[in-house]
Amino acid sequence: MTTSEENYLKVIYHLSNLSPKGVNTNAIAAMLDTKASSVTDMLKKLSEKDWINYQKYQGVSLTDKGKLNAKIIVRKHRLWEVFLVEKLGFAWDEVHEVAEELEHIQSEKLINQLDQFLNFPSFDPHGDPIPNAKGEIIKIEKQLISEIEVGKTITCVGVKDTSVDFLQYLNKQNISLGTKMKVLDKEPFDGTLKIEVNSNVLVISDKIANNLYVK
Amino acid sequence: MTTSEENYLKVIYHLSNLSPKGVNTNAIAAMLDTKASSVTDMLKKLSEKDWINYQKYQGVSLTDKGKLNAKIIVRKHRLWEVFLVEKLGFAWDEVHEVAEELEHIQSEKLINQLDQFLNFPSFDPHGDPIPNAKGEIIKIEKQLISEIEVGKTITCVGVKDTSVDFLQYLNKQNISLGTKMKVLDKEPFDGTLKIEVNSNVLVISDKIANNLYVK
DNA sequence: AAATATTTTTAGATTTGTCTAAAAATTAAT
DNA sequence: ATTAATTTTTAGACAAATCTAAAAATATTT
Repeated sequence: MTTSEENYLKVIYHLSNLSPKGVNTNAIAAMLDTKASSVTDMLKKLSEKDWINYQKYQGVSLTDKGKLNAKIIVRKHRLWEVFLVEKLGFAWDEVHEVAEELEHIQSEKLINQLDQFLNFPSFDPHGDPIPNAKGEIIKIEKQLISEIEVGKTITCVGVKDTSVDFLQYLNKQNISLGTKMKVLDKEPFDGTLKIEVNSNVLVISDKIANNLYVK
Repeated sequence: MTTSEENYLKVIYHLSNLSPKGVNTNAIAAMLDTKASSVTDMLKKLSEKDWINYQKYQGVSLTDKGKLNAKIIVRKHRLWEVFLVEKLGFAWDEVHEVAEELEHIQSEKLINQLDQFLNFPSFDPHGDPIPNAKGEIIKIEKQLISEIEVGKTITCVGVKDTSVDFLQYLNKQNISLGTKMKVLDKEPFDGTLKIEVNSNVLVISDKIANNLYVK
């Protein structure tokens, strides 16, 4: 499996969770920062290898084989992220790029030994669950903080957007996995939230509120 | 720098130590398991980037810039080998392939944090010295066991050949870094050695004797 | 249901790294 | 010092992954 093929599988996997009825060519192109025509070329190749179900103009979904491959790549990505943070002292906003490279290293032994070395972690530094060696992955009950009703106290369990900008914003506000928060007020007009964090009151936009997972 | 370019630089670096007057196209091709014509193509590219001194038909040598790049790759390779053995429980004959992939990961922070995490090791699991972040590398006094005179007691400090076959042969004979040995007898006709290892007498061929470094 | 807009695919070109086969240069042998 | 052998380079082709531009299919509007 080439690096390029792996990147396509991973993106299709992530997009499938959002649009289960079939992933669009353009959506894949946007995620991979490439052109729709390039995506079409690759979809044909992935289809021939039986990793995706593909019919012209109809969008794609992963086959069982493709889904397993994708999960193994996600597993590798997330385990490396744990390694970078826990063992090498990286911050959670520094790991993504490097993990994008490390996830393509081909060695089953490497990844299973790494898993053991890290003590079989269940979540990566962004709160995302790590598939096990068989590709099994915990489905966590979590909600966007934008969906929480006023007055509830909740805990940060993850982020939807993992961009450097967003993660650094959270750092600045002292919000990380496990941080306790209380929803004080919600503005119906634009979705702005007023929340209590670390004994301070913080106002967050709907964009922030739609990318922060809580429980 | 592409993976392919990195592999060429590394091979030229290793070959330069053996033939300091200039590395041959065919030698590079043999090491990389490719064709001489492909090597010529790449040499032109490396030369344009000022990483090698290249004149048609005259063999190549590394420029200072090229040598530094090569040493950084060697540094990465050897640090990863230490990681695999010390932290993930790999055997010394299992690490080479995986390190060949890991050495191409591009992140200065990653490699320097890894260095620190491993406690700034000086040698890799095969006894080869690890360049520091500036590319400085310890020159170790070592000899092939074939050059040792009869009666001397010596210690294994490294291997020349790092192939799985050779390393597994050494495993079988219980020879590893630090193993003490005594040269009991040398056969002038074919260079066969009789040595004492772990209180046993062992006969080794000249091929073995020419790939085992001692001090 | 036409007309328009959007999405997706095709056709053909480009880049990187490789290859084969033939030509040129260098080295070795007589 | 020729001839022969070896090494190296050139010329032209190929596969993978990408691109642009145009065509085809689908979706949306009016």
